Amino acid sequence: MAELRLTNTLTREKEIFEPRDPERITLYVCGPTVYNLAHIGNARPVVVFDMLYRVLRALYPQVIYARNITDIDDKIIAAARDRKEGIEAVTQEFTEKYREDMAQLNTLPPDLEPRATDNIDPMQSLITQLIERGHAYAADGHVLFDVTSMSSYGALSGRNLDDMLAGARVEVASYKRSPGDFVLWKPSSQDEPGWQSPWGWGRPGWHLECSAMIRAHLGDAIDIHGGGRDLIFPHHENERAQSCCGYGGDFVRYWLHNAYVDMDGEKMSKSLGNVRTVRELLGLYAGEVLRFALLSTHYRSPLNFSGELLDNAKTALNSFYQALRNSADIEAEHIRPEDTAAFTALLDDLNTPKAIAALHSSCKALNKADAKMAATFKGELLAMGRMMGLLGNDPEQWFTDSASSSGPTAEDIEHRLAARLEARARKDFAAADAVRDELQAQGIELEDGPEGTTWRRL
RNA sequence: GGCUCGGUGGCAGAGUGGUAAUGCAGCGGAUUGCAAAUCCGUCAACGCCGGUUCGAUUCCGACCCGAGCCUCCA
Repeated sequence: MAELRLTNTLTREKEIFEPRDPERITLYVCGPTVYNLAHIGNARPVVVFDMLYRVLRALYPQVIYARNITDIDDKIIAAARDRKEGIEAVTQEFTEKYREDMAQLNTLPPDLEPRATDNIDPMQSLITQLIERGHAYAADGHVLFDVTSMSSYGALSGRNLDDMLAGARVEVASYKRSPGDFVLWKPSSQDEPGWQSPWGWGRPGWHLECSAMIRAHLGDAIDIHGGGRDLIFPHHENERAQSCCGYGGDFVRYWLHNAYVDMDGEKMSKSLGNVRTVRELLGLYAGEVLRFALLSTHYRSPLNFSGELLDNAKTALNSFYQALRNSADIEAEHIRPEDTAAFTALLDDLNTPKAIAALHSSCKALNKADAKMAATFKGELLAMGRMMGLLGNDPEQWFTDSASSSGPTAEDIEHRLAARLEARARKDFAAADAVRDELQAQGIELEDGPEGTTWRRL
């Protein structure tokens, strides 16, 4: 079988992927905290790990992909307070919107989507276990993980406790034994959401849910755990500490992390006011354009998001769909995605730019091919597109649907094209060109081909 | 301060111990009534300085520059 290679954050090396059980692959990706709309940076890991999910499904009979919904968190509590609603109203609204937005990016839904609030019991038993094993302690209404109790704490993020102490720049809460200790359970006031526990009315710490839910839904240990680079520390480091110390074992074999999305060369942040939500961008560009843009850089490199990036993505997709449109009457040969150059590229640590190059190569071959070879190249192009979650739209629709509601209707355009056709037949090119210029001004581009005139929205 | 990652043509972006993918843009041509789309051709790059080597963009070291993380931010 073809070998999949992945860069493991834990070892900092590209390794051959060897599953625990080839019959059952387990993948867990950190999902959203549902208190606002997902921005384009939130979408990157979703698209990247969707790509991985698709590759894994092509290689193995069963892949279980879990992505959590964090529906209890201080930011959620704050948002609910602002809106004078319960947290359920907030989390339900943004969970739904998140699912809708991610579906627009043509990402497959995960097999499991566990919610933190449905898993309070497993979290509490994990805390109990950690306390019993001497890795956690209760203090001042909190339960804290004792980082000094784990010799390999810091292994994932490549730090040690001394470094962290040296770099500490935040005042340490008085109830912590050592500054690196982190919260497993925190007290809630009476008007805050909470649950009864052996340590009083309270709520779980952030890292806890992933450890508990992985155990509850996937098992003691999983193959791959993914997320954004920023999660390496503290989130994944702490998750690893909780699971390794609470349950024993390796917990995760391969840790994968994607780099950030920057906006026009700057970090995306609320204070800079350059946060772009997926929903907002979907009003301007097709979801497939956003997906393509997110895949155009290797996942471990920073991606600079800009209008130019999106325009390039759109241009590239246009050329693919153009080739498909031009070969509409040719029946594509059936080709297995696993047999394509794009798949080979993806096996090498998800080399999506290289896979895209393969797309271009087949597209060009299709454009040049005679009728017989065209079937093969078209099949190739479509197979690779299928593999990558691209090119699934109808080519005709791709060019004639509009992302916005402005612009002339299809009927209107066809009507004017008929008039232009007549003018051309009369060799009245001035009149014909006038129609074309007028449509061009309204964002419609015409193409006169041997079999008539086609049009597309720009 | 500690830790981590990166610097490839005008732009985007792969990759390699030995002629440096691909796309966009540019230029020339074919095609077209003119365009568009497509095709053909073409220009152009490995931050800096040492080291290892027959040979370094690729490995090692220093330097310069940029990015990220350092307790709840994807």
